[in-house]
Amino acid sequence: MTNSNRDDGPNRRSDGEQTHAHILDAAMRLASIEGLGSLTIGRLARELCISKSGVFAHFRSKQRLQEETLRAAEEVFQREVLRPGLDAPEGLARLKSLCDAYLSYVERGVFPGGCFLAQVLAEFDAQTGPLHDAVASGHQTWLGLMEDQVIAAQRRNELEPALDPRQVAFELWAPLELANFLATLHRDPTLTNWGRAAVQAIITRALPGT
Amino acid sequence: MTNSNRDDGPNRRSDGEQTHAHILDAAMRLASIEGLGSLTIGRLARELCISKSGVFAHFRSKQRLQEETLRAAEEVFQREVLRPGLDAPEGLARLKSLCDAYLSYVERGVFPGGCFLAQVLAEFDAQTGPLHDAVASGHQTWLGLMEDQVIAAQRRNELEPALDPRQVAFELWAPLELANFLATLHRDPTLTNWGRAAVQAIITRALPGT
DNA sequence: ATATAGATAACACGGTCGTGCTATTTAAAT
DNA sequence: ATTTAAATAGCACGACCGTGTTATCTATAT
Repeated sequence: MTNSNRDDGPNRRSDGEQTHAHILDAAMRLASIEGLGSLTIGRLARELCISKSGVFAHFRSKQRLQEETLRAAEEVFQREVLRPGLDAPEGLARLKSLCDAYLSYVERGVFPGGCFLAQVLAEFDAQTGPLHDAVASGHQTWLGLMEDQVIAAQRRNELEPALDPRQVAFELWAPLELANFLATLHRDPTLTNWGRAAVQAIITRALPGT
Repeated sequence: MTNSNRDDGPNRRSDGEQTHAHILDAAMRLASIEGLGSLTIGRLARELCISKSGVFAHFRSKQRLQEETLRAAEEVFQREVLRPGLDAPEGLARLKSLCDAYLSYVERGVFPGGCFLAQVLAEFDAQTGPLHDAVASGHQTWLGLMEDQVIAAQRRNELEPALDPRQVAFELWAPLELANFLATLHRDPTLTNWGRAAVQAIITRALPGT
């Protein structure tokens, strides 16, 4: 094995994969600020000192560039929010951990334009097409994950069992998202503390025995 | 006075004002779905069967078109949310009334792409320029208005006085905004009921004597 | 009746867009 | 050493962009 490729594929050169990743990196940075819709092949090329065709060849259409960028951003979300959040033990602890992980991810400015998922949610909620659908299903996953933790916490009697888990998940997600927007709007990462306080209040109210 | 113009200005014809309004109407419709950034003079012209120059002459730059569209949308928000919301007597009643007015405005589909303010908040939160600033100040007004009602309610002992009014306003706003996005994303106006339940829960928890 | 000025159209300009087609370079497979 | 194919550049095309300039039409002021 003299090269760095996967064993199964006859990859002749590895430059391509690297460039591909660099393009997606820049695309995520740009799109988190200005939206996936205003991504531009020419602009990415200029930014990366690659020819337009060099960029284009990696995706063969703008649509696929947008889709791959969204997919890459979802992987970042997985890595920066879900993975650390899911480290905590199942139940209430994991629920809180997920909220903290989200707020931390906003504070750290993982994307320069704030949470990518929130960005594309607002951008494509009223449109139709594959991007809308991808956003919708991505969101379902995230909300479902929160809901699962609420259910688990109820089963362990850490949260009031009479509450609708989906409703609780919704109420927790809302301040996270608004905190993301406000922190980005006012360029003040500490504004996420409003979200933190809100999450705390909601959980306190949802403790067993109300 | 044989014409229908204002007394002070020597407006020769009134067609212009009407066209201007029609253009802004279409611009709000389009921008609520696809964003202010993808507004296009040519597209508006096509949509309204007017020449490109005919549209352009009304604004003299794309920037001003965007600014006027945002301003027009804020007036719609004022008319459809603030005015009806402020009809209720000051205090807790008015606070609830504002939340209801917002959710109703989302349900009625006043803008085909959901709440315009939420749309532009997400679109311009991470950008710089006059549009960002206009969005930021518009938001401050709305949040400040909610906060004022919380303060008034506390003064009348309808809400727990120990709570931070701004924090309560934030917690109320969050589910409204998320409800807007979800209802739009899933094309289901009844999803606003999650927001309604959340508002109810937050207010219940904020009643005096906790 | 004529002059004025607002509303709109026609057209042109340079720029960028997405997307093809055709090289050229170069690392790996043979 | 030769072949092969991946990675990238160069160039061209038509479409649309924002924005000017100029002309036409028409309701009002005089």
